[in-house]
Amino acid sequence: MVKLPRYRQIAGDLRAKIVSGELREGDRLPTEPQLQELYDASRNTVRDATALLVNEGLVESVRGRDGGMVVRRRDTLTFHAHRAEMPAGKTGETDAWRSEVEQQGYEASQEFQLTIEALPADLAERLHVEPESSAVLRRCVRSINGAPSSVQDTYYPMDLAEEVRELLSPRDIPQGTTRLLAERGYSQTGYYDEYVSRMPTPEEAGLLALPAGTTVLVHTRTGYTSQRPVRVSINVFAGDRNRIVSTLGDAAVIAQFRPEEAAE
Amino acid sequence: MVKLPRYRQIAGDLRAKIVSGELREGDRLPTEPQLQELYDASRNTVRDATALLVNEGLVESVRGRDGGMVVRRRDTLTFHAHRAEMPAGKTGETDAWRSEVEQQGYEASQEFQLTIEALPADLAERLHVEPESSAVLRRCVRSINGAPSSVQDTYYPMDLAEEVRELLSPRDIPQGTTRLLAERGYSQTGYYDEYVSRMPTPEEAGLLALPAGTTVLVHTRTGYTSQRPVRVSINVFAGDRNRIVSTLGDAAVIAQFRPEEAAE
DNA sequence: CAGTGGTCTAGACCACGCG
DNA sequence: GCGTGGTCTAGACCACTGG
Repeated sequence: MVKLPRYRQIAGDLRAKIVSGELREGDRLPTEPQLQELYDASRNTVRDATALLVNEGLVESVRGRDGGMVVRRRDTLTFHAHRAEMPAGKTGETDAWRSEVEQQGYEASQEFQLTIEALPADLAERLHVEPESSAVLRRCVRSINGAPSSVQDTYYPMDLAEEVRELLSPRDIPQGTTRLLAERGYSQTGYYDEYVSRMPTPEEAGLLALPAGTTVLVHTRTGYTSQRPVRVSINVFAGDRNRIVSTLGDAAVIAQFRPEEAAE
Repeated sequence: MVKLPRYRQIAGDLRAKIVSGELREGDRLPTEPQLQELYDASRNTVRDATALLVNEGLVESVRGRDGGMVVRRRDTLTFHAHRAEMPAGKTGETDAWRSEVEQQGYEASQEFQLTIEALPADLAERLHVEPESSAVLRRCVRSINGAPSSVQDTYYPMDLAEEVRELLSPRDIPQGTTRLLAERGYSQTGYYDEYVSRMPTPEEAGLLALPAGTTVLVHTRTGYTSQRPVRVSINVFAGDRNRIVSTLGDAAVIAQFRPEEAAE
């Protein structure tokens, strides 16, 4: 057996109390002076221990007099990748998101922003256009119960936006962009989905108000008509608060065993 | 503008040099004494700065005389969720994984392990059996170029394993379990996929040899025959080194614009 | 105000791994 | 051996927030 440094022993001890349920979500860890006393260690050593737990996403510090290190909550929202933009979908992707959130008992809100950007190489490749081409970026910061939860960046090639000029409107498009495009002859029939997990950039951490130790789940969807790629959507989710689900194949059996999937 | 603490300024400075390309993958940051000199700060302060970058997954410490803080590499392996176990698939899931890895120019290896477990509540729900029921757990630790890259845990309900007894073999099943089950009348026709991003547990960090600041991408797949769920597979990927892709709808268009998808 | 964690310093000794 | 980062101590002052 290897000898662990003291701060890791302390962290392991506290972690065990969390996973065993002795300390529950929302409970406070002992304060730093208490931990120093308990483990006979200096302040920096106990701080190294709690910092480890913070970076593991298990605890979070709360400021102020009655603050402290608090065991983080782990309620996750489920997001259905296949519901948002299926060709035959009855709702636009915006309403799809909102209705999913509200169905799970939360309050949904979002903020739009429109800019014109030069496409970085990786996105240009997905849209099959030259790097540095112009594109319309429609950004949507989505909040749940007032707290930012995910950011969706959708890029449309410039030539498409010039033909479907509503894409240049700096506001939410009521029927949803997917349906709008379908009405103009750009019905999406194929999707290429990518999933990546990583630590947030400082910009993302700011936008989503992520505490340390929170990951992001990035879902990149390229949408195709029968002719060409027409959009790239990048969804950045706060890791611990979101889950993406998707079904493949025979949906009937799945609905039978997972009734909540049958909705809509 | 808010005043940032010194260690965040230092971290921001170094981060900017990394994302701008001034410091490239594999390059070493200045040593701690150099950083103290450069920024006129104490050792602990510069260590706070580098610790931040480590936890962001940007740099990694390398031990020894010529060690130091090194900018991490970001080559990612692509894993196709839809290739592994489609009903009509020509290869078992094991070979599918191996061939994907080798196709991308890496060397693949894996280790099996078989145990009998009592199902925790969340998995029992997916398999539609009572919590604490017995299940066969087939674990596969997958390595790329000798370094562990992902762990796949697949659970089969006990009654199924008693009927298809090869599932109890503590070795790789040559043709793949999916095809084996199909041969015995348990052809999988539906899948329920879940994606989650989070920090690794200490156990996972050990199994996958994850440095600090590395996330995991968890892909949970429940497989159904036309009658019932027959398996739950939990794939835990080292975040920064893996990407999961999947296609939906009209595959022909996608293949046209993403030729690498046409393979197999 | 009092008590929480956040930032910062100065110094000590240890563990690793290349030469 | 020697330079790297890893662990640990003791002490100081600051920022936030509830009572």
